[in-house]
Parts: sequence; structure tokens; C-alpha cells
Amino acid sequence: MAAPPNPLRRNEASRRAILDASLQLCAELGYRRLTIEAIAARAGVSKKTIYRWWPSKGAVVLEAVDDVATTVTEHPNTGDLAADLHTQLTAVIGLLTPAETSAAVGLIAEALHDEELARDLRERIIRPRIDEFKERLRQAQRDGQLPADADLDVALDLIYGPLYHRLVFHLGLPGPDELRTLLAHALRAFGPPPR
Amino acid sequence: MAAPPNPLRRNEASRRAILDASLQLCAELGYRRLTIEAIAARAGVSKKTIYRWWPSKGAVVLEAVDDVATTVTEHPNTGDLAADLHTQLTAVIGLLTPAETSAAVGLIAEALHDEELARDLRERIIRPRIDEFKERLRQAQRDGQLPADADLDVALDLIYGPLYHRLVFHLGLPGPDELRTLLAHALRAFGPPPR
Amino acid sequence: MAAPPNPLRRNEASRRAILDASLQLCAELGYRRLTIEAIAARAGVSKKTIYRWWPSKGAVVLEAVDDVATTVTEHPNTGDLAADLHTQLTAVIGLLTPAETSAAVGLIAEALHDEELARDLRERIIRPRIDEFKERLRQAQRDGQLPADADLDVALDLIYGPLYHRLVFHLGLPGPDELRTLLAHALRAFGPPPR
Amino acid sequence: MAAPPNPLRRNEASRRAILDASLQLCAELGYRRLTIEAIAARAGVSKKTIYRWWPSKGAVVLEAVDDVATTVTEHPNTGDLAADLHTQLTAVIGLLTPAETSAAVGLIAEALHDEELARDLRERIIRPRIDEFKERLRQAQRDGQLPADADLDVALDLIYGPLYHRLVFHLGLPGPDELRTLLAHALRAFGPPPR
DNA sequence: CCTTAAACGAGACGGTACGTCCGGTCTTTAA
DNA sequence: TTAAAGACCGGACGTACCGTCTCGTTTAAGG
Repeated sequence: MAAPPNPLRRNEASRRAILDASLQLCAELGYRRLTIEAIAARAGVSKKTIYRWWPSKGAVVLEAVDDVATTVTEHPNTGDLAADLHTQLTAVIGLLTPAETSAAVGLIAEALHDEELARDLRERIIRPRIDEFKERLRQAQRDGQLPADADLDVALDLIYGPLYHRLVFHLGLPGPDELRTLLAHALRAFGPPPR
Repeated sequence: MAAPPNPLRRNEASRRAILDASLQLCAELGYRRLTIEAIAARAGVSKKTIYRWWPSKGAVVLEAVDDVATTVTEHPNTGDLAADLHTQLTAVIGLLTPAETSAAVGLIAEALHDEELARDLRERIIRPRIDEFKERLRQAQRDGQLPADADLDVALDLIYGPLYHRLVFHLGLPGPDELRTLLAHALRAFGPPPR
Repeated sequence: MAAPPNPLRRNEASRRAILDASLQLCAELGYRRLTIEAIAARAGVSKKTIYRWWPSKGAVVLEAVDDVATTVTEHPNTGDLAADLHTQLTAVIGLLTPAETSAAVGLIAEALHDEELARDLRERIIRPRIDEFKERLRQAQRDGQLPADADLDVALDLIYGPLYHRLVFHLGLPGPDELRTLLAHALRAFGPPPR
Repeated sequence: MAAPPNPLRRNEASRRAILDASLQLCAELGYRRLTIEAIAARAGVSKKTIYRWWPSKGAVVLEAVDDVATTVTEHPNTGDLAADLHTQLTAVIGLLTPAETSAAVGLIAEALHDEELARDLRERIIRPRIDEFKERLRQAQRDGQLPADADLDVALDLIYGPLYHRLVFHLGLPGPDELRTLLAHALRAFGPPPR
């Protein structure tokens, strides 16, 4: 692989213009119709500049999403586990809605065919949030809201799984009440409800 | 939508050749690198013939998958709910593995951007299986293996959700034991196991 | 070559509809944009029926032009050679104008690449008129308006040549006065003007 | 018409390869069977590159012919008008022979339906040669080989006309002797040969 | 402060696939 | 038995983007 370009020389204004253009165009056209050519044109940048810093459309959008997602999805900790999960999942649902023009959904679709992008998506975006999620669950275990022996990986699957199941088949993402019901069931899977 | 051409005139041999070529090529190249041109070439058919009967690559593959999936995923009914679900989910995992060359995974990715394909995928492939799944759960309710008031939509989400959660982030589809664990938890969400 | 179909079975109504549609469409679209498909559609006839009786688009148009050209271009004989030639050439110019939508011009262009069509065009349409033309010149020789030893093939070239020279390079077909001048010069090439 | 791309950036090697391939293929297949795809393939160039610089197959071939025709058809001036015209017309006949694979004949046919190509053909190729031709005739007038009042436009029609008349109806282009006869007649149209 | 190497915009280039059109052949249906 | 309707294979069309590659022009790092 060729040596990567010297990051010191990187033009931050171009980087921002590219990421902004990506999200704008994704919102306007949807991820699928988004093209590198259009990003370059909108950002007032040459295609070469994009390819110098990112290997693919997916990588550009991933970085753009990473920027904006950072603030959106911090796991809250108010002491009430069910309420906090509800808040958190609602934020995630916001990132995935509307599916047609959501950059996040576009990335998920792309990652299904692109091993490398999938790895980046998982490691840079998902994994840190999984870690925060588990940390919050451990807190709940210490608080006695969740059994100490609960399998946190299973919890992750039961709590986040329904979202993606519904997303991929366009079954309609859950509204607030439905979400509450789902969470209640998921938590019940770990034992008798706390006194 | 334009009226489809008269299906009476349709050449069944061409249809089969097209569907077979689609699945072959998908297995060889992966859904993403699959092209209409290649399907036409492999099937010995003109592109026009494909476009006459299907609106997009996704629609072709959907029909191809529909053909083969029919037999693969019938919900068994041995009387043991957890075992039957395990069997069923294992079959579904088979359709989704390996992700890079699975036609089903390709369709799921495509459907994330294509409303119309998503509708077809849901109505022609998924919905009937959801119905069978719920029917099996109702049987379990009659058998006393599941509380009579269990919310079957929630059950669907808790049981199938983990698969898609793991699929979209390449978290590794569950193996047999992991699957058993997931199922046990999901079922526990509906109350204490019947005496 | 396959035996031609039995002309006795030929449907005259279809034949007329095809020829009429050809000329209509040629006038509307120009020869180049004319297609067999469009002729069939306009004539309410299947493509097969056209291919059964004619080998190519050119052959259809040739027959259509032959029908209408018959009456248009009979060599007149009033006794005044120059005047008669003027009349005749004016009729020919009419067939070639406007060039963009003239079926005759389309045939000429097609014949430049299609040996077989060229032969048919020459033998069925052009040759009989050449014969009439020469007959008229022989009459003029008998009348003393043209030297008895004039080379009629050369006369043909000098009299008709300018039309096609101008046609192929879009130099503008001659108007009545210009045509008179051209004819006067062409006839002068055959000797001193008769006393 | 859209502004053409900046010619400064143009790749001269590609341009030459395209023009060469065009003439080669035209000689092999004839103008009619020549396709942009084949030119691109033979020239080792993408179709886009052809469409970037030329609007149509005709325009490509026109430029190719322009290149080669430049040297072929310079009007000679030996002092003997009839002999010089004979030389010149022989060169033109060479460009038009054999008709099936002559690029020039292909252009003429195409120009009959394509106003824009016709204009280019006339202005870039024909007009300069007409000017040279008339210049040669004016020289002949000064030499006393042609009457001073001869109408040079008429001379053009009488001298070149026969070629195109014969070309379009495949009547056989004139050989050397026939050509001499035609020229002699055409010149006689302008009055008694000077003593 | 100046030099000089890089990053940059612009965009041409070889490719691949797109979705469409039409040519010419073959099959089905109805009269 | 004929002809309409039209499906079929083939092949070229002209377009859109891909990712690579010059070009001159900034521009900022380090001498």
C-alpha cells in the first residue's frame, strides 16, 4: 500500500466541505444516489482530493456520521435503567429515521457488502457505544436493577435487536410506547422483576 | 407503474435461466458485483428480456430467492417450542451465511434503499414466514408452553431481532449454543416457565 | 434464399397501409429516424408481415416512392426541348425537396451503402426515366434542336449532374432561373445553337 | 451547442488513434457498419472520450477524412486547363472509390440526413476546394483558355455534377477517357474554343 | 523570508454497466 | 392458413460514475 499523505498538510476547510456536502446530499438524494462526483462538485473540491483521504464513498460518509453522532448518542444515567434505555434508543431511532435519507442506514446497507467498511463502522461508531451501554448495565447491576449474573451480550441483543429487525424489513420502527413494551420484556428476560 | 406484459406469452425457460444465473453469479461474485449484463450473458438471454419482466436487479434476485427459500424455511412443529425455534433460526442463519455471497443479505441491503423492493421482500418472503411463526407460537400457547397473553409481535422482535442486529454490524451470527441461550432468554421474557 | 411467399395470397390492404405509413412517417421524421417498428405500428401490421414481403426499410420506401413517382415525372413533349427539360427537372427537384423529409433523398443516401437497393432504385425508378429522357432527346435530334451526333449519355450527365452535385453538399437546389441558365449551358455543350 | 471542452487538455495521441481507427474500420467494414463502439475498441479509448470531442460518428469520420484529403486534392496548375481538371477529378474519384468502403461516400450519405454534418462537410472540406477550383478557372480566363465572362458556378456544376450523378445511382464513375469526353463537353458549354 | 514539495482545483482519461432502442426471427392466438 | 401481436436474442446506442492520471496553482514547512 502507498504511504498515506502527510496529514499535516491536510486542508481542514476542504475536509469540512466534503463531510458537509456528503450529509447534505445524502439527505437530499439518499445514500444510494449519492456519488463521489456530486460530493466533489458540491464541496467545490476535486475528486482527487477525496480519493487522497478516503478509500470510498462509505468511508467519507462514515466519517461524516461519526462527527455528528458523537454528541447525539451519549448514554444517559439518571438512575432509572428503563428510562435511560428508552432515551438512548430513541436517539438511535432518530439517527435511522427517515430510512430513505438517513446516512446511518446507508452505511449499514453498504457495510453488508463491504467488510472493511463494516469493520470501521463497528469499531469507530458501534463498539464505543456498546461499551457505554454495557457500562450503564453494570451500573444497573450495582444498583440492583439488574441481576448481577445477567449476560450483558444477550441483553445487548435483546434490547437493540428489535430495532434492526424492524429496520431491515421496513416493519416500522417502534414508537415510544411500543419501545417501552419492548424494553420491559427484554429486561424481564433476566429474572424476576426487582422488588 | 406500467402494466406488465402479458404473462401468458412468457418464456418459462428464459425465466428459469435468469433466476438460476442470478443465484449462481451471486454466489460467485456477491450481490454487489452482480450485474444485469452478467446475468443476461450467463443466462443466454438479452438484457431486454430481463427488463421486460423485472424492474431491477433486486427484483430478479428476490424472485430467485423466493423460489429456493420456499422449501428451506418451513416452521417445524415437534411439540418442543424452544427446539423448533432453534431449528427454524438455524435455517434462517443458513440463508444469511456467508454474508458476502448470500443473496438474501444482498436483498436486505438493497431493500434498505429501495422502498418498492422492501415492500416486495416483506410481503412475498417475510410476511408469510412471520405468519407461520406466530401460528407456531399460538400452538405453543395452546400447549401451555407460552402464556396465553404473550404479545406475539414482541416475541417476534425478541427472537429474530438478535440475528439482524448481529448481521448488520458483522458481530458474528450466533452458533448453536449461543442461539439456545438467546432463545431461552427471549422466552423467559414472557413470564415464569409453566410448571 | 427462401422461396418468396406466394404473391397471390398477399393482402393488398396491408400493402397499402404499409406504404402509406412509410411515406407519412418519412415526411414526419425523415428517412433516417423512420423505423420498421414505427411503420408496423402506424400501419396496424405486424413486423413479420413487413419482413415477409420486403427485405429492408429501403425496399419498402422504394416501393412507396415508385408508386407516387410514376405520375409525377413523365417527360413532357411540347416541342420545345429546353422548356420540356425545365419542366421535367422542376418535377425532380420537387421530389428531392425538402431534403430532410424527402423519401427520395433518403433512398439515395441508403443506396450509397446498399448495393442491392441501389440496383433496385436504378432499375425500377431511374432507368425508365433515363430511357424516356433519351427518347425525348432523340425526338429533339429529329426536330433539329440537338445535333444528330450528340452523345446522349453525356447529355444526361450534364443535365442531371448539377442537381445531385448540389444535393449531396447541400449547396441549394437551383431555382427556375438558375435552372434555365444551367440547361442553356448544358445544351450549348453539344454544338452551335441551331440557326 | 454546448461549449466544447478545453482543447488544451486534449490528448493528441488519443485523437490520432481515434481518427486512424475510424479510417481503418471504414475501409474494412464500410461506413454503415462502422460503430462508435468499434472505433473506441480499436483505438484503445473509452467511448466517453469520443463523445467528449465529437457529436457523432459522422463528425469523427469527417475530421479523419479532412486530415487525409488535404494533400490528396490540390488543384494542379500546369497551364493546360483540361489536363489539370482531369488530374483533379481523377483524384476526387480516387476518394470516392470503392464506394462501399470509401469514408467520403459514407460522409456524403450521412450528410444527406444530417444538416449539421452537411454544413461541416461543406465548409471544412468542400468549400476550400471549390475556391481553389474557381481560382484555377480564373487563371484559365487570364490565359485565354476560358471566356472572361464564363459563369464559374455553372462551370462547377457542369464539371463536378456528372461525378455525383453517377455516384448516387451507382452508374459507374467515369474512367479516364470518359472523363476526358465529359470535360471537353463541359468546357465547350462556355463558347467556341479560343483560336 | 524564501524555497520547494505537497496538496489542491480542474478535468481528461480508460473502463464498466446502465437502461433503451431497434433489427430481424420465432411463437402464440384468433379469425 | 394467414396475419396481429409481441416475446425473443443480439448489439449498439449515449450516459453516468468509477478510480487514476496529468496539469498548473496555491500554500505552508522548514531551511
